[in-house]
Amino acid sequence: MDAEKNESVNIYDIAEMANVSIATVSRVVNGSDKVSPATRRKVEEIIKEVGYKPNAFAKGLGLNTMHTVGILTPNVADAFMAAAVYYLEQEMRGYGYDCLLSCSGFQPEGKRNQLDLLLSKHVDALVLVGSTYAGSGKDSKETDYIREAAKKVPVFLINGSVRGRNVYVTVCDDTKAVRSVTESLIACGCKDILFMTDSRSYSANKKRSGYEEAMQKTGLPLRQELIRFVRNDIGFVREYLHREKPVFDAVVATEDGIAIGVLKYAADLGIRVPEELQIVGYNDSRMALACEPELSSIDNGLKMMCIETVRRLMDILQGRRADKKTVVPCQIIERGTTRFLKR
Amino acid sequence: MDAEKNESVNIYDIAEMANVSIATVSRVVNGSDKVSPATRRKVEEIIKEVGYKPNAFAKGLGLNTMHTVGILTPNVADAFMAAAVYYLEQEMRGYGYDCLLSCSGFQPEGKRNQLDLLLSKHVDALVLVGSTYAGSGKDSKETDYIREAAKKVPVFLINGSVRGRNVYVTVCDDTKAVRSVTESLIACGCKDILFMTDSRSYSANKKRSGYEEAMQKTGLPLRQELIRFVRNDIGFVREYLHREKPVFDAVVATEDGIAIGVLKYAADLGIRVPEELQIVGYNDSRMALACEPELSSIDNGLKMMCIETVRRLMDILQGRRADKKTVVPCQIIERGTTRFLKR
DNA sequence: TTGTATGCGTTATCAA
DNA sequence: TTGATAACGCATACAA
Repeated sequence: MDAEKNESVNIYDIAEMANVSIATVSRVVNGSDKVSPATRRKVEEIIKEVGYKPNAFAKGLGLNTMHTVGILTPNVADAFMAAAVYYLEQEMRGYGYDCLLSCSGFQPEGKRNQLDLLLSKHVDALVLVGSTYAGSGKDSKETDYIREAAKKVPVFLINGSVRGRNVYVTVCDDTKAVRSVTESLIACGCKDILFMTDSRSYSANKKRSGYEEAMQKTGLPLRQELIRFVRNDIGFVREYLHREKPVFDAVVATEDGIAIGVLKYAADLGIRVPEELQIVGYNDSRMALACEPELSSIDNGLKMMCIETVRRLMDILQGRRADKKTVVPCQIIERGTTRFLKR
Repeated sequence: MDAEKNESVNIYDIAEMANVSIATVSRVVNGSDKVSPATRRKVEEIIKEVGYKPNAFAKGLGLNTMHTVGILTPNVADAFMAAAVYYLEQEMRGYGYDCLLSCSGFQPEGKRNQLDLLLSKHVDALVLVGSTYAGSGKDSKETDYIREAAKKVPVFLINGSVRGRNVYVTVCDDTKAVRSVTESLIACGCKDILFMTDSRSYSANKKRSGYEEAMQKTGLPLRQELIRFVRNDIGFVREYLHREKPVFDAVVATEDGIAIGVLKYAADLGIRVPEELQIVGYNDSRMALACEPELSSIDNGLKMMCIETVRRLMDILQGRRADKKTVVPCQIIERGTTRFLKR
C-alpha cells in the first residue's frame, strides 16, 4: 500500500512507535530468539508498515562488512569474462552476497589501482577473473600485489594460478585438453599442426604445454615455426595467413576468434574443412555456431569453475576450510571442423 | 616500502601521531584550504607513511553516499548487456564512481528484488540496462517499481523508455534504422520481407514499427504472416524455417543470432546470399564477422548511449539539470548479406 | 525478556 | 587556523 515513506526512518523511530528499545528492534530484525512472540509480532508489523530498512552503512561500520565481494576482470565486454561475471553473480546472490564489479584493463597499474579501490570499500573477498592476473610465472614479483591484498581478505583466482597465504585458485585442465585434441589430430594423420595463440598468459602457457606434450609423446619434432602469436581478431588472422603462407594441415587455436580467422582463410583458398584442414577453437563461444562449418571448440568449464569458486569462497567466509587449488576438466565439443571420430 | 600496516589505523591514530586533532586530519584528507601548509605537510607525511585509508563505511554513514551507482541488467552473459556494463563501468570510473552490479533476470519479481537490494546499499543512482525494464507500454503498472525507486535516487534507463519524475532515458532510434533498411530492401526489389524477432519488449516494438512504417510509406500491404516470433538461437531459427517454409526474399532480424539462423537455412537449401536472399541482423556482434558471408547488421550505438547516460548522470549527481530523454542514432553496417549499394 | 550505554570512524558545527 | 564534540544508525555487552 504505502511502503515508500522509509526515506529516513531509523531504528529509533521503530522503537518509539512500538514502545520498545532499539535493542529489541535490532533483535527482531536480526532474528534473535531472545524476544517474546508478542513483541516480535508488534515490531514486525510496524516495520512492514513503514517499510523500514536498516542502514547498510551503519551496519557495515559496526560489523565491518557489507556482504559484498569484489569482482575484478580486465574487461567485461569479453564474452568469456562476461559469462564468468554472470555465473559468479548468480551464485553469490544465492548466498546473500552482492558483487562490486571493477574492470582493471591489462596494465599492472590498473590492476593495482582497482584492487585497492575494491579493498577500500571493504569487500569481504575478492574474485579475480582471467589469467592475466596470474602474470606469466608463478611466484614472480608480478603477483605480489595479489598476496598483498590477500593479507586483508581472501582472494580467489579463476583461470589463473598464484601461490600465497589466503589466495585460492580455480583452474581448468587446459594442458590436458589441448594435449588430447592435438593427439587426436595426429591420430587423424595431421603432420603440420599449427598452434595459434594471442597471449603469453598463464593459461595460454598451459595450452601450449599441452600442444608440446602431445608432440613429444607421439615422437614428433617440436618445430618453432608451427607456434604463432596473433591477435584474437578474425580479420587479422585471415590476413596474417595470407601474408605468411605457412604450411599446415591442422590448427589448434587458443581463442574461437582465431580459429574462425583460419576458417575464413581456408574458404578464401578453397581449402576444404575438415577434409584437408582441421581446426579447433577455444571457449565454445556463440561464434562457434555462427560459422560454416560449425567450429569444434574446447569448453573450459567456466560455469563449473565459477560455481566451485563461490562454494569455497563461502566456506572461507563462514570460517570453514577450503582447498587452495581446484582443477575442473575441460570438455571437447566436436563439430564440423574436425573429424576425430570418423576416421 | 611498507604501505601495508593500515589494517585498523584510523583518523585518531593519525591525529595522535601528528599532534593535531582529528578535525585537522579530516581537513587534510578532504583537501580543505583551512589548514596551514606546515600542518598539512606533516599530516600528509604520516598518512603516507602508515598508509592510512579513511573507512568507507564511516564516511558513508555520515555523508550517506559511497560514490557507487547500481547497474541492473537482466543478464550480463548476453554480449550486448556485457558491453553496456563495460562502457558504463569505464565511464563511471572516470568520474570516481564505482559500480554495484546486479542481474535481475527477466521476471518482475527478480527485477523488484534486485532493485530494492541495490537501493538498500545506498547507491547514488541506478542504471537499468535493457528494454526489458520498460515493460511493453509506456505508463503501465508494469513500470511502477521504477518510479518508486526514482523517489529515492535518480534512475537512468538504457534502451528503454519510462516516464516519471527523476527517471531519465537514453534510447537509440531503432524505428528509423529498421525503416531505413526495410526501405533499402524494397528499393532492391524485395517483395516478401520477413521481420523476425524474439521479443515484444519496448525496443522490439520500436523495430517493428520501423518495419511497418516502411511498408506503409512504400504502399506495400502489411502481411501478418511476414512477422515471425522466434527464439534468438541459430539452431532454433534454422529448424523453424525448415518446418514453416515461409516464402521470402529478405529478412530483417532483431538479433544477429536470428539472422545467422536464416543464413544457415539458406545454405542448407542452396539459396544464394545476397543474390536471392538478403539478410540484416541487429547489434553488430562478433558473430556478424564469423559467418559467411559476413552479416550486415544494425549497430545500435550502445557505446554512445552509455557515454551519454553517464554524462547526464553526473550532471544530476552534481546538482545540474539534464535532459530527460536522449536519442542516439543507429548505424547500418553493410556487409555481405545485403546489396543496398550495388543495385 | 527487555533496556541502557557504548563503540564503530567519519564529517560538520561551533568555539576558541 | 585549530580543536572539542555532536551527529550518523546500528549491534551488542552488560544490567535489570
